[in-house]
Amino acid sequence: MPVPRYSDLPCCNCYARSATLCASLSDADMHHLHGQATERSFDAGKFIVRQEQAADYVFSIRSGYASMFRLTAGGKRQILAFVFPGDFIGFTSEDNYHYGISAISSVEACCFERTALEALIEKYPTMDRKLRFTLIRAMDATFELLFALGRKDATQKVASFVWYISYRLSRLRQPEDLVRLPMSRADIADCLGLTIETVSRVFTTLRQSGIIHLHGANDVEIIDMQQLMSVGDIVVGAHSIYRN
Amino acid sequence: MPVPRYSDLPCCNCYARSATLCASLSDADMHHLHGQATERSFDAGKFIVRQEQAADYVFSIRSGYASMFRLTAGGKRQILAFVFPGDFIGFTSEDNYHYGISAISSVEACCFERTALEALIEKYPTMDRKLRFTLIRAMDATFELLFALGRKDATQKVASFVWYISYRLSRLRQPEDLVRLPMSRADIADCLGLTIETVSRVFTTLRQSGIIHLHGANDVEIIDMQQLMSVGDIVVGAHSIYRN
DNA sequence: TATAACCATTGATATACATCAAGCAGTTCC
DNA sequence: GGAACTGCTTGATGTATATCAATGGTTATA
Repeated sequence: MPVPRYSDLPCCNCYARSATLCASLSDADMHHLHGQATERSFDAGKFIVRQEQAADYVFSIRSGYASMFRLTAGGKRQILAFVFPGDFIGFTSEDNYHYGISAISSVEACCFERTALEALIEKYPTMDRKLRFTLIRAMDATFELLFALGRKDATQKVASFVWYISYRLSRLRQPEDLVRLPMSRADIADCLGLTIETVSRVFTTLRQSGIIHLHGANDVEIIDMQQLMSVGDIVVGAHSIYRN
Repeated sequence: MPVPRYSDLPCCNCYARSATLCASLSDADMHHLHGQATERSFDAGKFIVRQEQAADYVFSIRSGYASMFRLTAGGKRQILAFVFPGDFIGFTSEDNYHYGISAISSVEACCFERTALEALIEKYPTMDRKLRFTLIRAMDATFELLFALGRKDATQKVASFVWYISYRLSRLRQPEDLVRLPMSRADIADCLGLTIETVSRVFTTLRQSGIIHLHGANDVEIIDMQQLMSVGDIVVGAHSIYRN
């Protein structure tokens, strides 16, 4: 039986191939990789992993959006990261996930058993580097959020959030000034350490200052990008070798 | 000329060897690695890297403590991480560091040119995995801080901070109930998104509730570890394959 | 079409923490 | 030994944002 081309393997013919994990693998290697992965779909609102479950899987997101979050005993939620197509999620140094991941929209993902993936990486060391670079980028994004949580006020938080989502979406498709936020006000609030009410109020003032225009609550048109970045205290940098 | 044993190479005979980077390298490989690294010392308060300088170096900390931080235009500071002996720092996906690193105590470090280190890793793929695991652990710690900043009140922040430092120090030497905090109140405040005054007040209330005892401002004796963890809303997990 | 359910918005009030200000204990320097 | 400096603590007041509460708009359901 002939080895199929990677483009024939639905599970691996995903954004992750070009973007991160498998960029340098041959078709034969891709076939091997395919054997290790399971395709899974999740409806909006469903859990991809639950907080405190055994950390046995790693996921590559093929399509859709998700959130990684941590719940307190008191029921409060902190979103640690929003997950975009092409992202790799589920790596942790603990035995159990100390966060949950749930689908915001419907999500398609490649699911790898962690131990199988590690064995696979041992065979194909280039994947190790790709994954490391992916983690370094995720770390930079996490530092960015950390900075926002610690030292930005509500207005700066929301402005930089809108910029960030616009930036992430622009890397997936043609950049547009119209940004469709995949997440609710509650998600934004739980990411920025605010309440829905405060987030809503800031959206209103940003609209009133002519920086953005709202066509419906989740459709944000960025009118004045310069001012949005200035209000959000954004620092942009060029790309280095660790980026793709 | 005979290849020296790794223990003869001052630059590589550091905590990092056993802990992270070089655990599986032969003596000959260690010799090669040694040629790539420079030993550098930093006095307390000195910069190891400056925010916005070119991200050309990566450091392995041999001894001492440091902080990674981000400054705002307005002069406010957010500490992103405290750096302990054995930690690897300086990886970023940007061309320039978007954070500074400065020594809290006097620090000894191995300094690698980034491009040289990447070339080296290409030769010794096992290092890639070690670095990746190190990054995964750093990511877990960063998520922990993110959670604290977003959803903990001042008391919970300080309590979990004291626990975290005690935990990190206990992994370096024999665990003790007496914790010598290497950092000032200002450092703690800038890490937790609080002010010095608030941090100080929380220390006082923790002392008054009999959870800790203060022998001098930086010498904390943990009297009731259970209650400290409970007040700080700490979740502890076991170690997985990504840990050392 | 009516009704409910959900989410976003807006307003009034409360509060945790920041800010401003003073005092105190070590340490350094003459 | 005293002055000046630095870092920590404690107190009084202010403010950004949370909380509580009501309304409006959109989508789903009968």
